[in-house]
Amino acid sequence: MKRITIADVAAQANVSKSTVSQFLNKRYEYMSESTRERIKLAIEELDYRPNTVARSLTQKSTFTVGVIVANILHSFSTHIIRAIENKFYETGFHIIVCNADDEPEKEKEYIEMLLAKQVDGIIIFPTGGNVDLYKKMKQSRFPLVFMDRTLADLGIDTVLLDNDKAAELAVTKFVENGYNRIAIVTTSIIRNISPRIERIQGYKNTLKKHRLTVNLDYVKTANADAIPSALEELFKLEERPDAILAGNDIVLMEILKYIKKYDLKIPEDVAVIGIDDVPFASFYTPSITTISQPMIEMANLAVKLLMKQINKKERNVPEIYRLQPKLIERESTNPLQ
Amino acid sequence: MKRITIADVAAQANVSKSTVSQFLNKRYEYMSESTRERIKLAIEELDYRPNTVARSLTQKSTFTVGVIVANILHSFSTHIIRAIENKFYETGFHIIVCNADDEPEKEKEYIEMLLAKQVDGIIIFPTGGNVDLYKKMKQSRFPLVFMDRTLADLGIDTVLLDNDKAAELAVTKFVENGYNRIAIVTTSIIRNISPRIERIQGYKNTLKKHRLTVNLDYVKTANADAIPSALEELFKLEERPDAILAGNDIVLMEILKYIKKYDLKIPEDVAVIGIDDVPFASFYTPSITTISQPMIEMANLAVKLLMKQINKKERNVPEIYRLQPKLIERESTNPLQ
DNA sequence: CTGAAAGCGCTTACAG
DNA sequence: CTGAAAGCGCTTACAG
Repeated sequence: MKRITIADVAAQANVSKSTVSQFLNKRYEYMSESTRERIKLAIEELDYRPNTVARSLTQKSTFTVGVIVANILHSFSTHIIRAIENKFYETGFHIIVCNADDEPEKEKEYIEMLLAKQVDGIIIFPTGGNVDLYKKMKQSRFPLVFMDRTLADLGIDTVLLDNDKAAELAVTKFVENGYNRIAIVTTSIIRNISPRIERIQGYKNTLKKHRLTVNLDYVKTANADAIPSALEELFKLEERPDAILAGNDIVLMEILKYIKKYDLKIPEDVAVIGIDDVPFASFYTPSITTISQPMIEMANLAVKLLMKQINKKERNVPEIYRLQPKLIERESTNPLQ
Repeated sequence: MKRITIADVAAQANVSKSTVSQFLNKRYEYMSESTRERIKLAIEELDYRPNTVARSLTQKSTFTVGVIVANILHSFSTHIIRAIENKFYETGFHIIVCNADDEPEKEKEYIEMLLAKQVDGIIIFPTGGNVDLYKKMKQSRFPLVFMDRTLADLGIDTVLLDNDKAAELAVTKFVENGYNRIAIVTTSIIRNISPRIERIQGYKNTLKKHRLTVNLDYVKTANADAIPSALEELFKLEERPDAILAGNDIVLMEILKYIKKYDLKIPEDVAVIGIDDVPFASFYTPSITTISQPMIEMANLAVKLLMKQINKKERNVPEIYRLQPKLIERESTNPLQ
């Protein structure tokens, strides 16, 4: 089919393209009532829809932003994406979602594709593997917000969970309820993925605060597929842990699988807390104590920061925001005996 | 910052824009070795990235497709989106994800935004509320594929689960294992959302096949937030069901919550099967028998159909594909006594 | 109040 | 092998 353009509308309404354009941009002020009516009619009759691509070319704005998540398999990513999409919908922006799959190479390709597509900004859960690119974007003042993960000294607006606090809440709860051989399991920390590092750090600090010794045998990090064998090691220890903090939802699921497989009892054999409030936590048996992230606020804040960068000409001072986690106590951490 | 354009590259390399364009489009054949080298160098030196928006305007292709899901809260939607994204990544296409939130009005806005953005095609989980729009797109030969849901007689390529079969597998399993007061619970069927209708139909047919009476008290449909009270009704029946088929993941979760709340035992008090193989099914206690959808294949097929429409000039004959579900037997349907 | 012209950054015949 | 010109569908000063 032949596409209808602004020229067709102009012809039909017997005005120039300029005038139609003014109409489209709602600058009715200097337009006679009758022209306005004729244009309106013509648009309806022809079922005309302005071509956003052409508009973007002249206006240098696509009203589209990119969102690159490090790994979409985390329910956290999915929820954040949904919340971001929701928020942008209100402002008429579209989002292009990309999944870097934890591969810096893929992340790089996506960033370049998005830049080529002239998106107005990017929210990114950085893999951490493209520091030069991040720097270049920052330097060229391209609107950019980091989510979930931070990289030292880049000076980029960043929205994070207070990970230290998240670990502290969990460890404190374990201690209060009588557990003292507390382990932490996270996915891999190669490339120094900040939330994992910070959660481990928070875990150690809190143990010390409670005058418990930090036993490095109780700290496990491994790729998702190696979690089962990490757990194996953990449970083969002389003094096996009586409580495990799962660094994220994927780890939690692996722990629950392991526990079911070996027919262990929660919390009698081992207590469990998961960071990320997974949907099944409340009706699992036993229900699982979790640390929840304020995902909606995190998403809204990221959108707000990005929009500020998009709309402002002046340089804004980048900040790092750490939002507060919340402990949701359930049965998996019931007090000992 | 000033953006680098093809003109800058041309100047730097001392050739015309046309030649640079040829280079960009990898038409090296009629280009001297030396020009090629110079252009390559100039592009690197300037860190030039072609502006996709401008290219799209001339080529009338944005290499972007839209995906509108009816409701992103279903894990099925998320998985399909991921698989679709993956597949398109291979071909260099981007996807714009939209969530209609089960609101036809929102779906309509998204369709119009996507068309204005000149996407090359749309994959849509139709709410069913915009038949006229679907028809118009089809009539204008706009590449369009339906997923998950079908609308009678529209003649649009559609990828579905064999829902009848899904219900049959579940009901048959219940019957084989000795259950005979079998209920089905789905989310709302206003607007005749096809998979729900078909699953209920399959349920009824299979009961009849096994010479069991169809008791309409055992068929419940309600919005997500009304599921608890629907379950209430179900369990207050004189003859309360001894098995429940959950129409999707959301319903399954509500059922499990209800069961936990009233301290019922699965499968002793009630057996359960869920359509959609939720991630926690395997390590829930008891593990949950599910009907899984071949999500990757469904996504790949949808992408293939859309790409065929995008690439072909000739009219293709639209077809409806029904892919086969699979029953994954676990503990929640253990044979009676 | 309205229109002609230039321009956004590419691509695509066409000419040489 | 390479370049000048027109065109994609808009918007934006500017003139009248």
